[in-house]
Amino acid sequence: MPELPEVEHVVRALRSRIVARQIIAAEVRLPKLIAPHSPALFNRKLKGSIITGVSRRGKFILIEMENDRVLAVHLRMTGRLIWARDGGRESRAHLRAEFRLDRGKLSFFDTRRFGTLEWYRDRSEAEPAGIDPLSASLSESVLARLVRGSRQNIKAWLLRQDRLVGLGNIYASEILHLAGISPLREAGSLDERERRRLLGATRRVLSRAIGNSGTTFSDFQDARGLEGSYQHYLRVYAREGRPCRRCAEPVVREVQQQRSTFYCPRCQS
DNA sequence: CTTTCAGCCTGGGCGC
DNA sequence: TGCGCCCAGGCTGAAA
Repeated sequence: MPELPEVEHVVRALRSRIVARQIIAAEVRLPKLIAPHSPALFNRKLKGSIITGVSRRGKFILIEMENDRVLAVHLRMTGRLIWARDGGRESRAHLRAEFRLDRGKLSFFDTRRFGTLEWYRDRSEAEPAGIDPLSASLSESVLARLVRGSRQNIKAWLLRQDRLVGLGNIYASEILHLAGISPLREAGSLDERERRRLLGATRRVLSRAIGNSGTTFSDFQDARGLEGSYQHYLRVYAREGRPCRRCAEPVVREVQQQRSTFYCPRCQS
């Protein structure tokens, strides 16, 4: 479920709670998560480590250790990474891994089991291929180079993690609406003005979403400080048939690459 | 190289 | 109440 803003929110919440904590034990209940290694080996590698930082690379949550090793967590669709001081009211039905710390514990829940855990020997292995859209190094000219020649539709292009990192299905639709660009356009066909609008809209949408702790659909999330409020500001996503918030034209839903795209056929061209 | 698409999983909601 | 379908904030690997 999470995209860049939700992952950022999780990272900030964890940072204040688990930095400087020591891992007492790591219990992996879903061996597939760390295959081909065994849960026992994984525990031996991790136990005793002091956590020195928590950061985000695209949609990956990086938990950094004092010896430069990194535990990378990807939540995919339904993953949740939650710190709790004590036992926890959370059902353990979908608990996939648990890290007992010297204070509290870190639990990884994942209903659909798409989430991943990776163990890197150092930070450089955790660098993604794509550019973070919030980084200063992404300029209009860099974006121009990235989209050049691409015949992919811009909606699908925004979801690729090897160009930009962090965008997902909700924010791709929201960004294109704010930029006034049709999701059906070929990425390589955008002119300079459109690329500027796209870049500006990307930053504005992501920043606002982060400022609102991300987007939460009520039936998806648990409480515990992980609820965002950006769902109140969505302009097209999941609003098929309802009026565009800018021009009142009904919002259209269209399937691209097997995923729903929402857009206003009047405002976006 | 680029792009598409089935597959990975589970559960909620809807129509019949 | 039950059944079958559709849908879901992600990504990969094989195929075209």
